Amino acid sequence: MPSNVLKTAEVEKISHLEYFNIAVSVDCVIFGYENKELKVLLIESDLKEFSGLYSLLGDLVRPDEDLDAASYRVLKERTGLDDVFLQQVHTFGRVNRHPSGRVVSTAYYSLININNHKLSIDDSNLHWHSVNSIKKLAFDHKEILDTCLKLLRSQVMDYPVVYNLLPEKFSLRALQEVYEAILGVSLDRRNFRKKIALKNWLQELDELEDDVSHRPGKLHKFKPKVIKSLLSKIG
Amino acid sequence: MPSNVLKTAEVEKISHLEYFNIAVSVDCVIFGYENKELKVLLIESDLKEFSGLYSLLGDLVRPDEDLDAASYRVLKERTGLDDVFLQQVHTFGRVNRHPSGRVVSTAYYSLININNHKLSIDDSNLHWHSVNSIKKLAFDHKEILDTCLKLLRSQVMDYPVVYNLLPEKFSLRALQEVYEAILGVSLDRRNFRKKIALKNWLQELDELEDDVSHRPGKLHKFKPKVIKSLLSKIG
DNA sequence: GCAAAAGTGTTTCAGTTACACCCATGC
DNA sequence: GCATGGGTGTAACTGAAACACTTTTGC
Repeated sequence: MPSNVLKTAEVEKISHLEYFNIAVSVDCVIFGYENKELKVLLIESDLKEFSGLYSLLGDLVRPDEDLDAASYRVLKERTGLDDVFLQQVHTFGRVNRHPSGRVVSTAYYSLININNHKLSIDDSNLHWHSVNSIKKLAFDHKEILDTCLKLLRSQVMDYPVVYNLLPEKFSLRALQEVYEAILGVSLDRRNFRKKIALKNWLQELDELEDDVSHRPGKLHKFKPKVIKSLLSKIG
Repeated sequence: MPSNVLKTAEVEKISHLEYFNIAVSVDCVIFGYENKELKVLLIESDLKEFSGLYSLLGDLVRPDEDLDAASYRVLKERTGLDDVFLQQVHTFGRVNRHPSGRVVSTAYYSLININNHKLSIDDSNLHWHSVNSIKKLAFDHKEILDTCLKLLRSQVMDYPVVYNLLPEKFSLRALQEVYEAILGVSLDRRNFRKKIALKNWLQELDELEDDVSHRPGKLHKFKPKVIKSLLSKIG
C-alpha cells in the first residue's frame, strides 16, 4: 500500500481478519507464605494433555476486558481477594505453548495472605505448594513461575510488596523470615532491621507479641500510605 | 465444570471460540544514535484516526509465529538488520488502545546503528526522531516509548546493550557520549572509564582515531563473546 | 535459673563520587 | 604556541557486611 493513502481503522481490521485468531490469557503466580516457606497457589490441570500436573491460575482475557483487569479478575475469582498488588512480569508467546490452540499469555505475580483467603475457597481443588518443591508444571508454567520469582526477588527490597504475606501486625522477626523465604538466604538480624528502618515503611505499635515462649517483640504494621502508593505505582 | 472431569484441549478450544477474537501485535522501539542524541525510528501513521502522528514499528503476530519471532521479523523487515539484541519490555492491553479492534501489543526495544541500516530503507517513510523531542505519538505509543526508555536506562550499565549504536571501532569518549545521551546526564570521564574497564566488555585496539583535530584516542571494540552472551541471555 | 529470642553499635570493606594535572596531536 | 580532548590517581564518602553482648520474658 502506498504510504500516502490513509485507511480507516475499519478497513485495516477487515484486511487482517485472519489475524484475529490468537487468544490472549493471563496467568497469575499467586505467592503465599506459611511455615517459613514461600508457597504458590496451583490448581490441578483439567486438560487431558497435562493430567496429573498442576498449573497456575489463569484465564482467557475477555474481549471487553483490559489485560490488567483480567489478572485482577482471576485473582478475585480464585481467592476472593481484592485490592491486591499485581505486577505484570512477562508475556509468553511460543506458538505451541498451549495445546488448545494459539494462546499468548501475560504473567503476573502477586502476594497474598494464605489465611485471609481460606474462607473464599469453597469449590475448588486449589492447593498451596512450596515453591522450592516444584519441579514440573503444566504448559510452560514452570518457566513462568521461575521468571516471576526472579522478578519478585529483585523487587522485594525496593518495594513493600510483602505487606500482604503477614497479618496486619507482625514482629520484625516474622518479617525477616518472610524475606529469608523469598530470597532463599539467611539474613543478619541487625543489618536487616537497619535496612528496613531506613525504608520507613513500618510504624511501630505499642503492642507486643503475646503467643511466644520467650521475650516478646514489638509489633509493627505497614504504613497505609506506603501501601497506597505501592498500589498506584506498579499495579 | 466438576474438577474431576478432564476435557481435551480440543473441547476446551471449542468451548471458548468466542475468545479467539483478540489480535496480538508487537511494537518495536528501535533506538539509534546520531549527533550525540538518542533517536527512535518512527513511521507516519497510516490510520486516518492518527493522521499526522507518528507511530512505532509494529505488526500483528502471525498465527504460526512465536511472539519473539514477530519482533525480530518487524525489525528485519524495517531495517534489514538481523542478529540484533531485542528485549521484551511490557505488554499493553487496554481495551480501546487500538481503533481497529482489540489488539494487545507486546513492546520490545532494540538498539541499532543508524548508518548500517540506511541502505535498507528504500521504500518507506521511516524517520529517526530525537527521543527528547517526542511529545505525542499515535495509539499509546508514547507510553510504550517511555516504558522502554525507562527499562533501557536501567539496563544500560548492567548489560552491553549499546554495542550496536557505534561503529565497530570507537573511542572511549564516543562511548561515553552514547551513555550520556541515553541516561540524559553528563558523566565524569575518569569514573566512567574506570567503571567500563571493570566490566571487561571491551578490548583495546592498536589503532587511533584519525579524523580528529586533537590528540587521537585509542580505539576499542566490544569483545565478541560479550555480545554473544548478551544475545543468548536476554534476547 | 535457664532457654529463647529481643534489642542494639561499631568496625571493616567495597563501590561511588569528586576532583586536577600533564600529554599528544592538529592547526 | 594554543586549542582540544586523551589519559591518569587519590581522597572522601556512602552503603553493605561482619560481628557479640545484655535484656526480657515464659517456663
